[in-house]
Amino acid sequence: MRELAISLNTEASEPLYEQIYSYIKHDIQKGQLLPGERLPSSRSLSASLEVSRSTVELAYEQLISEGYLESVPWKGYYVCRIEGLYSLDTGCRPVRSRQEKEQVPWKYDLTPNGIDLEHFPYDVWRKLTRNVLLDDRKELFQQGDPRGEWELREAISRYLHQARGVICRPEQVILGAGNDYLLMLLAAILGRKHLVAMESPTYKHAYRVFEQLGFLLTAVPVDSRGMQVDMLAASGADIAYVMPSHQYPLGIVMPIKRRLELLKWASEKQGRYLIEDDYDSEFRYKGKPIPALQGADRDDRVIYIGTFSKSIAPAIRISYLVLPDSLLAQAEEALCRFSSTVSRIDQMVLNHFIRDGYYERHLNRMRRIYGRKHDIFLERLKELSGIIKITGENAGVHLLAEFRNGVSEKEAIARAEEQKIRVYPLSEYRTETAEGQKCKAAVLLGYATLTEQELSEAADLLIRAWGTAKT
Amino acid sequence: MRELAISLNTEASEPLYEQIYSYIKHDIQKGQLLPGERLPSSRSLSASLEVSRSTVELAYEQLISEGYLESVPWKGYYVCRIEGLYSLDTGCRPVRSRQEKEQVPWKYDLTPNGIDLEHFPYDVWRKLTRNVLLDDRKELFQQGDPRGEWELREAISRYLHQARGVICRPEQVILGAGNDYLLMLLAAILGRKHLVAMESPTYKHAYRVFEQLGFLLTAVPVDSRGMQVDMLAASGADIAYVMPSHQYPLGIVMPIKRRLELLKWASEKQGRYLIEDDYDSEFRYKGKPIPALQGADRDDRVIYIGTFSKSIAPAIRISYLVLPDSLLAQAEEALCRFSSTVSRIDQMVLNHFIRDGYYERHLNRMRRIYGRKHDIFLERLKELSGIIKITGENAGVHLLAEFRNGVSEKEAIARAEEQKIRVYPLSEYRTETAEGQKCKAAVLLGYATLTEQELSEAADLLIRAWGTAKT
DNA sequence: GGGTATTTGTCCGTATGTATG
DNA sequence: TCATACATACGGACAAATACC
Repeated sequence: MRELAISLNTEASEPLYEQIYSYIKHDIQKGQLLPGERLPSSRSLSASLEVSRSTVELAYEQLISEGYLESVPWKGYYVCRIEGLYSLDTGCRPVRSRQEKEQVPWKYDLTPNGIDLEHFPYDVWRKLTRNVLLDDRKELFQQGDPRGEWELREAISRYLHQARGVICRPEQVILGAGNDYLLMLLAAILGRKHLVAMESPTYKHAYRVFEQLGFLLTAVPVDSRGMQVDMLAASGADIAYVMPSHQYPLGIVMPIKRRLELLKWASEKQGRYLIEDDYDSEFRYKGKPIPALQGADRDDRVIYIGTFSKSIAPAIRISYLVLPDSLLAQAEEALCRFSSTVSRIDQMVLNHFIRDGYYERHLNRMRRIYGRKHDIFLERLKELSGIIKITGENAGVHLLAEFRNGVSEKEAIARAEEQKIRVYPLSEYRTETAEGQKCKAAVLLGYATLTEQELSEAADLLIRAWGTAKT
Repeated sequence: MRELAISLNTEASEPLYEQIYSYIKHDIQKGQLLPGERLPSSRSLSASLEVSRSTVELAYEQLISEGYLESVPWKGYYVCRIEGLYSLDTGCRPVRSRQEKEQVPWKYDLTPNGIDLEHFPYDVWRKLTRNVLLDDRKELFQQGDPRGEWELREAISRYLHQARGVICRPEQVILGAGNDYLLMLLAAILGRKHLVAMESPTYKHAYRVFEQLGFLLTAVPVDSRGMQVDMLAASGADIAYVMPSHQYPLGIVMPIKRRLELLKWASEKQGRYLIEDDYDSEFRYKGKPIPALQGADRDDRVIYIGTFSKSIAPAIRISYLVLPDSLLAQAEEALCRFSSTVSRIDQMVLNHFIRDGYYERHLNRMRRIYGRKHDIFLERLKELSGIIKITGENAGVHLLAEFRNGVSEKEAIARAEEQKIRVYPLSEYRTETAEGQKCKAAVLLGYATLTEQELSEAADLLIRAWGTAKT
């Protein structure tokens, strides 16, 4: 029994029962009340509208006689199924189909953003969810710490230390629903009066969010080792957003020397900060694991951002910020104005997921799986070695294919599309302020979502698309 | 087996094994590696560090001889339990206890923000969660619509229409993790260059969030019918944030006439908007249900905000925004820069919770429960009728007790504290810009979290605290 | 799983105001 | 002016069905 919010006018000449009648009739005609739906009982509606029951009954009676309602004794009044109304209903549908626009029938979509969800330990997650819901119950549904559950932040700080060399205490960890939200928090913590330097090309999404948040932005070109620190210094920026462990989209792993230069830049002047986005550091195939920039920071200048969206699932919207001590006080003040955005249930489930060792096992497993996909894909693409140059292959879940035969990015994508393969243009990741720069013809090839079999086939199709000389 | 992110310096004079050794020792001393924890096997660590196994073994050997590690043959290396270290560990604890500050042993806490979680249908929620995790699986863990799941938005729009008279289509509904986040989105949609008028007193939290987001703010006094529209017009504001169905903290229900005045104000000039916060409209004990302001809006001037934090549980961080059509285009543009912040699992569970009728049943049940608590509390407090005047008792889950015997707010709270009852000062809700205004001596009494028995006792204690003449 | 309190549509008696003759 | 009929609105009683404990 739903409550109907009808506003009655006792003084109007129109009788009360008729006002009720026409309101409900209108709703049924507009599809707001669906066939089969139950109406409030005459008692409850009369109580909530503060009218007599017979008034409501009169209205219902009328609707029954007109075929809109039917009454089921001892059960309630229900909306009838009326044929003529269905056309009205379907008239509303097209709005929804906006979601399913541009239906190119891709055979394989090499998106660099997807992840492998085939091998997610669904059963474990369900089991943990069940346990969490059984054990904590009432406490779990109460408001929690705005920075996130202490236990989870502790688990994350320990994990970050051991896997990424991040040096932090749980107090420095702040959880949020996704990177976007954390960047908003950062805007609140740092204030908006900053010039933020971003790598060019960079993670466009973060760029847009910064823009939206009112930051001033500047693009600093990257060379083969990452952001060029001299140009960063020249830009006048006081905050630099970098992805040292696996630059997106280029896949550059920043060597130690450049990292130290960055840290030096940050320390040189009061108020400078580095934002280290460590978005897919979990996956790495070659070379030593380079610990996070944050771990080498001696002057409290690095703000570390990580996420579980890549390593677990995009729908688990839990990201984390590790703040330097120098920002903790400001964060405290800014945060008391916000409540935690992360589902507490998800937090607790994730907490157990990490603590019980499932996260490590999952990571190890995914490393193996992505590693195999990586190897297979790379191996098959070797056939194109004269035509494309693969870079960024040491980590992450995508490759960068640069064309050395003069084929333009646009043509490369068109040729792939002919084979029903979707690849992603590098040019998309250029930032607006760096529009003038030259941009090499290259595409991104994500291999996370496809199976090994599919990757092999996708590679074949790419060879067919790009293997011939320039048309 | 965790991965250790040790950064080795092959060129340094310090031998490799010693670098490994001191890193791990450091970790154990700092409590980052806990007693009993297993270290990576010598094989895996040597592989990931790209050093020889004997180098790792040498480091482990050293640690074993110093008592930090123990080796369990054919199983692994484990961190030893060392007595001296516990003191270090506990030395870190006090930081955490910050959460449990100001430990006044309250007997009853009449917080106006709490809700009754005793009667939440945990089993239903668990069952639905289980079904959702079983049915949707892979799809559920993928990234969803940034505005929220279509099905849930559809269910919400239908509910809002029927229960609150809100006129909207699912496209207008945007889900977000809590009101704070939605207000941030609004800032992105509307831009920050606005003067926002808030009721005085108002919901302080929202005030702070607006402030943080960079809005200019002004306070408009309320009379017994809500925000005074003439003063609003005089303030020069172009956005007004109002709570017509149950003003917080005063509990005023805005009569239709005032609502129409507000709508008229909004329509008078291009670019004006009303933000209607309908935070606890679900609970109402007297008088007709007045439909939401939004339903009476003919000029697309009302932005409606609602939440499930009050009606279901604070931990279910799902709130919703209903945007007028005039803002949809701007929202589309702003939103594409953000991802949804709401756990997709929670969204699906809530969707089923609403669709299967559990939400209505729960609301009906809570209405009954709160209604009984409301009646009992009010009845018992009648003994104080000469001393305090109760207002705001027609809706919501808190009352406002105004002192008519000259007792100051401060003293009233102190006297309640003597009886170990926590009540909340009305003065807390005044906004900064309205500091000069006179503020009546009054306190907020929330009755949601206490049982009927407890409420009766709490009322007794309040009578003891306030029943005597002014000391 | 079973008993009870609550809720349900239905039926009916009543009151008030208005129109009709 | 009075009687009658009708429209509108209110609330109590009944038995079946359901929800809750």
